[in-house]
Amino acid sequence: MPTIRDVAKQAGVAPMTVSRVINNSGYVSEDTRTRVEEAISRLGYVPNMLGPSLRFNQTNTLALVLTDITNPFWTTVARGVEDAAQEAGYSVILCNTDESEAKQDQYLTMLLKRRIDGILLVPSTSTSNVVQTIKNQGVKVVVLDREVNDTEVDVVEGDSVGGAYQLTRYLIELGHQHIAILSGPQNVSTSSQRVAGFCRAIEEANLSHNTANIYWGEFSQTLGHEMVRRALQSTPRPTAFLAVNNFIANGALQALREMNIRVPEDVSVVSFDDIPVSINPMPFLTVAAQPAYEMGYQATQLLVARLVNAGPETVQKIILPVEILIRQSSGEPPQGPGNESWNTVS
Amino acid sequence: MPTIRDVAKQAGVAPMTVSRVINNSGYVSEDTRTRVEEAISRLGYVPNMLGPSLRFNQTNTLALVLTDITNPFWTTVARGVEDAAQEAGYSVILCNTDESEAKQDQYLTMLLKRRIDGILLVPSTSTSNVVQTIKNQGVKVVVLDREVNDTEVDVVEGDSVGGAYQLTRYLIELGHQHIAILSGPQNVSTSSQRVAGFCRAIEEANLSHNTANIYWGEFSQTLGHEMVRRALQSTPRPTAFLAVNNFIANGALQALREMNIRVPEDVSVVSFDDIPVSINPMPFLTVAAQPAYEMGYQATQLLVARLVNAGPETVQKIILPVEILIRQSSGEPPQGPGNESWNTVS
DNA sequence: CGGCAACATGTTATGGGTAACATGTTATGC
DNA sequence: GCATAACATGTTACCCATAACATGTTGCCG
Repeated sequence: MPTIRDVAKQAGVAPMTVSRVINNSGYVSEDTRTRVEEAISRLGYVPNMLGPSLRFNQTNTLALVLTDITNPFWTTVARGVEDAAQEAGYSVILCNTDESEAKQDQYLTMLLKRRIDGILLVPSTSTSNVVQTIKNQGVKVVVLDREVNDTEVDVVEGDSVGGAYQLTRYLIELGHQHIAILSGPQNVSTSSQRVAGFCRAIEEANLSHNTANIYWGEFSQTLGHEMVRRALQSTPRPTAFLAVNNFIANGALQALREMNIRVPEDVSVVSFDDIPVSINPMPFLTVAAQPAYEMGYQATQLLVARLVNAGPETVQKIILPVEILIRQSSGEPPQGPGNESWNTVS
Repeated sequence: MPTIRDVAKQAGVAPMTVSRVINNSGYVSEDTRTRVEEAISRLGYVPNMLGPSLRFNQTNTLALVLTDITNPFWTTVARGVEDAAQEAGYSVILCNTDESEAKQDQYLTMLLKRRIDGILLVPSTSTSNVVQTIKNQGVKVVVLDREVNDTEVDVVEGDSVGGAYQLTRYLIELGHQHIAILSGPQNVSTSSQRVAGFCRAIEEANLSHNTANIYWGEFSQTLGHEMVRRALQSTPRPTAFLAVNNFIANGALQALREMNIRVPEDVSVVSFDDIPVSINPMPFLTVAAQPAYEMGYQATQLLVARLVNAGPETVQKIILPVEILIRQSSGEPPQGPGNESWNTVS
């Protein structure tokens, strides 16, 4: 593999002159430039970024640390990140933590060893001090989707409280009196904030505010499935479910189907996170859609701004609005006991 | 940011001794080890990989160059890549080419400058010489999903010919006589191979083998939509469509819905690529499902093997079997002219 | 025509870790 | 008790590109 010295020798100049040609910096005569360019293409020379990276401690690399790229929400976020990074001249290293703090820490130390310039972090819990650890190493961070305690850090997230509030109000206006929320882990801000939005709507409507209607679980299909089964055994039985993310919603739908409970005739299901129509051309779920691409894109732009010491001076907390999309999974609650034929089925 | 020299000074040893402690190599006395470890944690020292990377020209980084991470098929592949890479101690840089050769080339030169160790490449066309260019720079490549001309290179792909053949046979056995294939670009091997499998099944069944039933387009919803509309204007009108990927299938379904053509009563639609049930809990399409995760995982394992000069000695061409999943989007063709009420609708 | 700006090219030092080599010490075997 | 192995630590050189500085040349203005 040829180096800048090989090119220099070929062209009969000093390495520095080759560098000037490559980077279009300083003065180079037309004649020299041509000779150098010829040498470059003859040798098939490709500059080695590692040299300057080591020297100036700048890798032009970002990391995107998220829970699972397989979830279409994160996929879309990732695409936004990648596009913004690419435009700014950065590469993106992808890391899936699967919500595990251990995996997250493992990735993080690896990333620090690589001297990446910045991290877009979806923290696996809100309670850890990851962010501080990263910042101590002089690496810039923007937190995505979730808030963390204690630390002054830029955050870009969807409007969890507002989204949950709106979804719940919508269900209440349809006439639902018994609504259960199927949530994720208690120590993840999106979970707790969506529960908070839910509670606010419930209280405002003077509905029986029963903590028994709050189910804490995981952002997974399995837990969605399980939580619905548990919820259906409570009295009064819920006539509507608010799933806190798409995986939970799917688990819920699956459980309901298994029990021959019709959606939306028997129960309504609403959820956070939309699936792009390119993936699901016949969307069924009523959802609070977060602007996933925008989240990734804006967070990355903010991070890049921090890296070049531009951007706003104060710590940013950007809350992007969600959009309520009403579809077929929600409707009025069943009237009277006659319609509850499915009671016996489960 | 402290360096190994700072740690060495703190611990009163030479940098080399610190290095030995960190890498658990060579002899270090228990006493010295303790002192060094204390110094490391006191200073919060994190080794800088860039040094050795530069020295030994080894970055422990792979690149995954694909068309669009937003497509669940590629998402799943990416997850397989990431998992295998992580296990082997490599990081993955993600690049979306959007099927554009220009974008691909742009990413590729950037990756070469970074001196990544290997590339998992989904080439945007089968006809270019990208692979040769990469190999000339001493970077190992494994090609994913698509074949390239001219070059000796490892490939991991799904069984396109077989999958298309099986899907077509299935349609023929249902009684369909007029089947159209909605394909991608002609210069992408998955497109052409799936058309080839389709043709073989058609010829074997002695059906009228009409090139008019082959539609070349793009792997996009838009083109799927367009190709269906065109196909429905031909005579004899097709009663079944084979979409060559999931985006095309979605576009097709959308077009049919707009024209009030029922699936599968009026026409059948089958497709390549399955959507994970975690995303779509109520799958509708009959598909040839490729083992996307396995593709990514195996390709990465092969690439890693090449990097450590292990693995098979000959160039590998690994063709993974596809699985035909019969669902609700396919059925027998409508009987007689009476059922073709939708003729007038369009 | 002297002096300064603009042009053109070159030299040196730097960044961080570690392979390869060198040196010294302690234990082991005969 | 001496040679040798095992243990323990240190020194030097290297990877590659480029900022900072140095040197030399040409052209232009007064």
